Amino acid sequence: MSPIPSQKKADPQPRGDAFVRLVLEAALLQLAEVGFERLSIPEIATKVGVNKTSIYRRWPTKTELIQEALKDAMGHADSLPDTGGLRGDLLALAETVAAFMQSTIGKAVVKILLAESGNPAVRELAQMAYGDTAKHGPWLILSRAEKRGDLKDGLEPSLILFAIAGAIIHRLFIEKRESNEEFLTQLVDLVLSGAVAKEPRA
Amino acid sequence: MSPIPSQKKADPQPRGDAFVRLVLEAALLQLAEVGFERLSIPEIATKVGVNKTSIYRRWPTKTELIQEALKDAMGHADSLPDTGGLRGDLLALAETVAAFMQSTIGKAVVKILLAESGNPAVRELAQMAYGDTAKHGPWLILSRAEKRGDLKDGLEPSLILFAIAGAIIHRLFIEKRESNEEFLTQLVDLVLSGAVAKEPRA
DNA sequence: CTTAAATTGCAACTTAAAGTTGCTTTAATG
DNA sequence: CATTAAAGCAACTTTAAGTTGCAATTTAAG
Repeated sequence: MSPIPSQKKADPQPRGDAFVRLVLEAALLQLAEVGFERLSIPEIATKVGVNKTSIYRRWPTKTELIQEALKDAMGHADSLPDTGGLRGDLLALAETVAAFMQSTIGKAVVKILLAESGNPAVRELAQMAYGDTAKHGPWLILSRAEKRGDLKDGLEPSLILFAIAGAIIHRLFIEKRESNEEFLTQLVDLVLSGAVAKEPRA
Repeated sequence: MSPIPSQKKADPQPRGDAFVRLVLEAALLQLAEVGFERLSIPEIATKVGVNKTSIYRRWPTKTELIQEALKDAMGHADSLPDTGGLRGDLLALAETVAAFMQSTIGKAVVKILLAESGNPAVRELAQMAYGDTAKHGPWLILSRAEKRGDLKDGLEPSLILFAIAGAIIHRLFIEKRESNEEFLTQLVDLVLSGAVAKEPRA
């Protein structure tokens, strides 16, 4: 009897860059789904179809893995278009913010910011990523509007951002609904011209 | 040799109701601080100065403990005052919402709603608690305003709540700042009469 | 005051998941 | 095809959660 050794070839596993990309992607997804606390390296390994030791050797801790995943994912923010008018600008702003919140990295980042009392290093990174697309762009728009004199005197521009971003977050993370065009339009119009039926006489 | 057994009396431990109250309080606090995921029964036991087995025997699972802690803590919402005008009503609304978000149960509830992909039973309870003070009251105010014709035609009243509650959440959970009177006033005025410098001619 | 029942404490245990290590196997490179 | 770096694999350690049996203490009842 020829004792053919069962040379079962293991599936060719991704190496180098491919490996890294796969793991980082999966990590970010996991982060967006379950948050930092619940995120488990062995679990990511299983999902990617990779051995956990391979992950541990590249990233000794969860924190380092997440840091790289975040850095890797944050593309630099597109600059928002100057639509000429405040309403158009605010719509662009709202759309950008909503798109960010609904993206994988956005959800991941917001979950870290919202829930984590934990790791300062991770939190800092999340703040950077958040600021990158959900603040810098918006603030450009708002300071532009302020300079044009489009905003009411004494109105803190950041308040506009808070109200818009806040409503989007409320809808997405509390009500668990995504923002559609109609919602964003109504929201912008509310913030823009208010809720009251008639303007009080000037 | 008289082998006097070391009859060291243990500190008298709280029993019955006192015990329950202590544990539920600590559980809610922990929940508000670190969220459901990180919450650990052994840790709570240590904080209260009680043995973990005593907790496990009353509440077999974390879920059951949290459920009772939430039920125990949710006092029924005070009905909001009818201040006569929309601005006063909205201010009262904003203050109620902010106070809730900043309370222990409020933080606990919001963290569950925001972060938990997890336990449906817990999530449901949190939604109840949230609705109780952060929705029913507000909706009364808003439907009142709508009936009075104070709101713009076609304006979805819930949008006002989303914008106000959203901004408060954004400030508290992302910027990590509490809301003060000035912030709430400006916020209400923004939502009420808009951001634009001058009204477009009607 | 004495006794019985219930409650808590305590220590030792089991379980489950994370993380580590030594060694083998596979893939890339020249 | 030979050398080397990277990944796989299995067995192990560690840590925290959750369990159990039993002793000690409180409470209530006669």
